[in-house]
Amino acid sequence: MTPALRGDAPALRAALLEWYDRQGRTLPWRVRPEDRARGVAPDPYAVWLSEIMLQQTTVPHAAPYWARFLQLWPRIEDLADAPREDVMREWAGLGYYARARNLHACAQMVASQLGGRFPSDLDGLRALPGIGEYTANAIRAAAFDLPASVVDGNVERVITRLFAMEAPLSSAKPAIRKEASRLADPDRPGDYAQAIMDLGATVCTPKNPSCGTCPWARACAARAQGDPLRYPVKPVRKPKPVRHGLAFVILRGGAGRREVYVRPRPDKGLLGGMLETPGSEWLEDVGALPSRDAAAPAALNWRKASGVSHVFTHFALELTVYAARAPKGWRGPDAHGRWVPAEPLSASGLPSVMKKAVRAALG
DNA sequence: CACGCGTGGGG
DNA sequence: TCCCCAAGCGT
Repeated sequence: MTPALRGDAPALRAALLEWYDRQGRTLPWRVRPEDRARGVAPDPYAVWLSEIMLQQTTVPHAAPYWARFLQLWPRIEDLADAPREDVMREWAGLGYYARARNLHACAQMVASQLGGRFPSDLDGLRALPGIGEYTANAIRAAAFDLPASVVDGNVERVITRLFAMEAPLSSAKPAIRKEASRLADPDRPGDYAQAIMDLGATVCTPKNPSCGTCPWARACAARAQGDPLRYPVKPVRKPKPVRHGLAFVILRGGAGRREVYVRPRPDKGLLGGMLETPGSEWLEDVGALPSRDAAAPAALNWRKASGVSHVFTHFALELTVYAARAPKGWRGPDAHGRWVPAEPLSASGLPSVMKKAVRAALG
């Protein structure tokens, strides 16, 4: 009975869309079904912006950034014309900074080569920087309401549970794509795509799925087995190495209007294109670290501040922080650097790990 | 194709 | 405290 239901794509579509019409989330970048039915069309620029920000990022974290970007740059031409430095500053704190570099490059391509309009075809979307398989389909569905099959982490979880896919996630992907595309609704592609992601985000959650309220519960193989948490089958994760480094925070100005000396990081790699306080290399071998005075950007009256811990995707970082006041009238250690606000720290445009170092130096 | 790439919140 | 994780992309 359930296997038959699992194969009944029209029934599953209908159940999911009915659930979405009642229980789907209202999000600022989303056009709800009733509005779409009234002819309200999404702004592809706003949809694209939300999709880039939501890559590996939670809705509560991304939402204020989305509103801020649209306020600063209401049209894609505005974003394209903005200095990249401004874009990176506004992205600070969202993480995965390649997204911001690609975002700006994409805006410039769309503005200058495509007349300011996003393509609605998969190949055209995929050709733009920062837009991969998932995002191309998501934009096609949510912004243009054209047939598409979105497969993100939510959909992988929903599908592997619905079919109790035993294969490790990496090798299950072709089967997931196949089933996801078979289920996708040709009549309401935009609503369906957002519905299946909402289902994963609010019902078929990683930890405590609400199977009691799931429109697909009767069809779900994992539910029938009584162990939805078993899926998807994830690979064993490697332990994170710990790296160590020194950070040097140079402050100038009086209380309430203090500034900190920073310099740009190289365009590629970790925190690429973002600002940093001067520092040593980050090494696993503490013994290989340079001494304070060998690593310091200038011979100042350094004071040891409290340490900083920060966790990146693939390693943890322990920073020893040194603070100093800039000599009066001093421009800084070198010509590449600048001074940005340390108070309020939110105005600094620094990535989070650097904000932590500055906060340690201020405290 | 496995890996590099951030961050803050929740259990 | 610690571990897991959240709407992936580029190489």
